[in-house]
This record gives sequence, structure tokens and C-alpha cells, in this order.
Amino acid sequence: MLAGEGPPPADTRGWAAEVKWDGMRVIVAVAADGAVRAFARSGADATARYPELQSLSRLAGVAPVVLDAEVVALAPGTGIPSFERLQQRMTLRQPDRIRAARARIPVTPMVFDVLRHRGEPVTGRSYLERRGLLDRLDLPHDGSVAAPPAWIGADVPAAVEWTRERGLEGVILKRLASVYQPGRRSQDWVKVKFRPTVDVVIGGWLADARGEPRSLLLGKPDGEGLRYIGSCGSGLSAAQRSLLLPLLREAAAGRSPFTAGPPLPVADIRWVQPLLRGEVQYAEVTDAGSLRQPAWKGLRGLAGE
DNA sequence: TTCCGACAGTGGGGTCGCAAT
DNA sequence: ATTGCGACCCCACTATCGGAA
Repeated sequence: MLAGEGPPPADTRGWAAEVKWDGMRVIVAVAADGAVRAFARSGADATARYPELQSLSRLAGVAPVVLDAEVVALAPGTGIPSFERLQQRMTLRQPDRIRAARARIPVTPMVFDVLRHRGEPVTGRSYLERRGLLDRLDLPHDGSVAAPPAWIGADVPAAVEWTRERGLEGVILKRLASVYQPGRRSQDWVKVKFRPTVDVVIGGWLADARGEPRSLLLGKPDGEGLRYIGSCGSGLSAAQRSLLLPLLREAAAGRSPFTAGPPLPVADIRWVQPLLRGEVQYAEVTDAGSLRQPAWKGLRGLAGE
């Protein structure tokens, strides 16, 4: 089940709030013999990637049991998930490397729903009932997994503030009376994200087959130079592309305006003078200094204005 | 008739593994 | 030994189409 997106409901009675964890979604199945298997959203078997999940074999007493969870890698000392750290764990398949990496980068499965319990599907039961089932599970207490709290009803607004202040990615609001709809995106779950925006300067662009901008190379003024902070193609509608094209052509330049930053794309870049300002929304800044999940929000004028 | 949900296709950062160099 | 590229991971967003309201 996936969440829809939108403003939080005005009246949060009848709703619950949970932290939106930035990680990898997994469905975990525990069999009666204690065997634990995990599956990614694509359906791919993710069991070998996360040995931490094996501690869930202690749920064999209520097996077959199926859980919904988000695997996260917490940045040390903060309690904030770091997607970059998680990526370093995702594709480590060899057993020896898993063991080595596990010591370096622990991950925590955040269990937030129960889909099957004692072999019986419980997706048709309400969120509140399933949450009760989850709270009564005999989860390990060694820190290998966690079932983060849910705020109910009147506590929802405070939960939103608490989550925002801590720098977490957002919250998921869930209708207390809703059932679990596997594979569906439903408005019974509403995702509220706290995404920052940044003012950027366009320093170049990549053309699509028709010669219109496919993506923009973005920079941020940095001392006396322009620091490259990544490319952005998401959010460029047909209207935005045709609006940008003449401006980009007019600002065409012979060489790169960028003076610092992570590596530029290798494909043929069309440079422009750093004149056009815009606004971009993003998830976070990577260690290399690039924007993750950048989305174009529109032109904001000319540089220097 | 209009609107919504599902789907496919575009774009991003990043990692890994493999083939070509 | 180094590179380039595709396959995976996460995802945002646009455009399209068919069916429900």
C-alpha cells in the first residue's frame, strides 16, 4: 500500500501520524519454522541483504506472519535516517562483505504494519486493529528491529511539529478506520513531506531529441564562483521547456561557468551565462554536494536582480 | 461530461558488477 | 588497472488513457 500526497486533513481526529522513514521498503514474511524472508517493492528477494531481519524469527509463535517495514540506516548519534549510508548496504550480496559491512553500517528495520497474523490475512481489519496487533508482537529488544510509535488523533499536530523540528523527512497520516490495500496508492494514507527549496542559477543544459531542454545544470553562488550542485529534469513540463528554450539560447556561452562542485555530466552540455535564477525543491544534499531528488519549481528572475 | 487512478516514460543521485579498454 | 555502461535501489514529476462518478 502506498500513500497519496497532499495537505494534512484539517481535522485529525480519526487519523494517526507516523514518521516517514527514508529508506527501503520491505515486506517481511516469517514462517512457522522461523525462516525469515524479505522482499523489495519490485518483488526482488532482499533476504540476503539484511541479516538484521533474521532476529524476527522469534515471531515463529505467531507465524505465518507478514510485516510491512522500512529498512533505514541511521546516521550515528542522530536517529535520522541517511539514505546514502543505506545505499552502501543495499547491493552487498557476498556473505563476507555483508559481515564486514554490517559491522560498519548497521541498518534498522522499522516495522509499521501487520498484513498476516497466525496465517490469517488481517489486511481487511482497520489500521487501529492492525496497530494493536503490531504493538502486542514479541519483537526483539536488542535494537535489531524497531516498531516506531504512532500518534493518534489529538496528538497528530504535535507529531507533525516534532517530526519537522528533528529534521526528519516527513510524516504519513493514516486514517484509523482504513483497511490495508496491497499494491494500491490510497488517500487513506497521506504523505506530508518537509522538503526544502533552494535558489539556483542555471549554468548549462542538456537537450532532448527535439532540441528542447531535457535537464538543467544547476549552480549556487559560492564566494566569487559558481558551485555546481547537480542537474534537474524532474518538474520540467512542456510549457516550462518552451518557456526556457529562448532564454537559454539567448544566454548561450562558450565555456562552463562552474568553478567547483561534483563531477559534471559527460554528455554534450550547452553552457549558458549564469544569468537565469530558479527555484528547486530537493530531498537532501549528498556528501558529494549534489541535490538528491531535485524538482524544478520555476524561474525566479535574472541573477543580480 | 468530467475527474481520478493506474501506468509508462522522463528526469535525478548513487552503488555495484561486468565488459571493454 | 581504469573506464563506461547498464542494472538496481530510492524517488519526483508529466503525459496519457480508460473507467468510474
